[in-house]
Amino acid sequence: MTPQRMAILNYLKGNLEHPSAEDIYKAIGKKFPTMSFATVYNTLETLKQMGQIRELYCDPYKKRFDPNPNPHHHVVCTQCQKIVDLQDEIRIKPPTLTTEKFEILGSHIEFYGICSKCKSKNSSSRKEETIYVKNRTGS
Amino acid sequence: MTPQRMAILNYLKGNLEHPSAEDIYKAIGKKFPTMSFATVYNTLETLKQMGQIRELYCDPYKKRFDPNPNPHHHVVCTQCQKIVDLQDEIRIKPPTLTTEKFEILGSHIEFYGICSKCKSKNSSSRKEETIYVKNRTGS
DNA sequence: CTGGCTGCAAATCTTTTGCATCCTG
DNA sequence: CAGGATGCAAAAGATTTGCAGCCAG
Repeated sequence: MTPQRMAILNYLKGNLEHPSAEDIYKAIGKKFPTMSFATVYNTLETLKQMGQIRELYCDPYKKRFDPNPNPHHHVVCTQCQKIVDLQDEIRIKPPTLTTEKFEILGSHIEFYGICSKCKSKNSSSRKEETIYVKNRTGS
Repeated sequence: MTPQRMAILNYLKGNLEHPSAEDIYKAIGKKFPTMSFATVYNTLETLKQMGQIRELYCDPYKKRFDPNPNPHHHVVCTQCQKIVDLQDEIRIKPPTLTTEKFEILGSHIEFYGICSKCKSKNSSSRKEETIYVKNRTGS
């Protein structure tokens, strides 16, 4: 456990934003200005292997990281890519695969929709054409 | 509807592999050797807008495309990224969001696990360390 | 002629890798 | 000293964009 790892883990733990690698890099960079992207990715990979964090794929633009490794589901805003944890216990039974035999190891439900912030943004840009946001660096 | 679009749509329709843009590019390239990646992405975007296909994010390495726009769920092999449709009707009720108010528009369940092919591959490489495959170009 | 579609190349963004260096024990 | 962790720069992979040319209406 190096200081950098502590910093990343601390940043993640309790964080509900499901940050991307870039978010983490930027946030930690304030405390460790010399830290490199490679270290962030290395550390995230290590933490993932250790089962401390989970990688999420529900943001089409980048991978996101969830500090809660326990199984739970998510709601995703398809406009701003905000990801919110679901505390609901949703019980689903494994699928009946007839042709394919999979060893099922887990499951993940993602609900998608529009968050309240984006919805109000939408209505404020009245009749204008919805702008298709492409550049996502700003996250 | 240009020939290129027809070709892409034809390739997708009935395809159960959930191909990536690259898969599509390569496959169509046999019939349209001059077609460019840009056209593939353009077309896929257009088809998506038209509601003819769906974009899947459950492959961590690249986006995958599903010719079936009707709501259904998937099983994903975490080793080879094979994606299989689920025909099971799974009814889940929308989550109870207390703090966040989302307008829920849909949901997607992904089961993940190991497909039979990968499982037999695993056992054949007996006690050896599992190789962590990084280069995914070959898909 | 106009607008949309194509093809090509270049750019962008995210993620990974190689390698030299640095610590820790 | 050895092994793992770091930092940096470069590479790789996926996707997007700019722009000129083409084609159908």
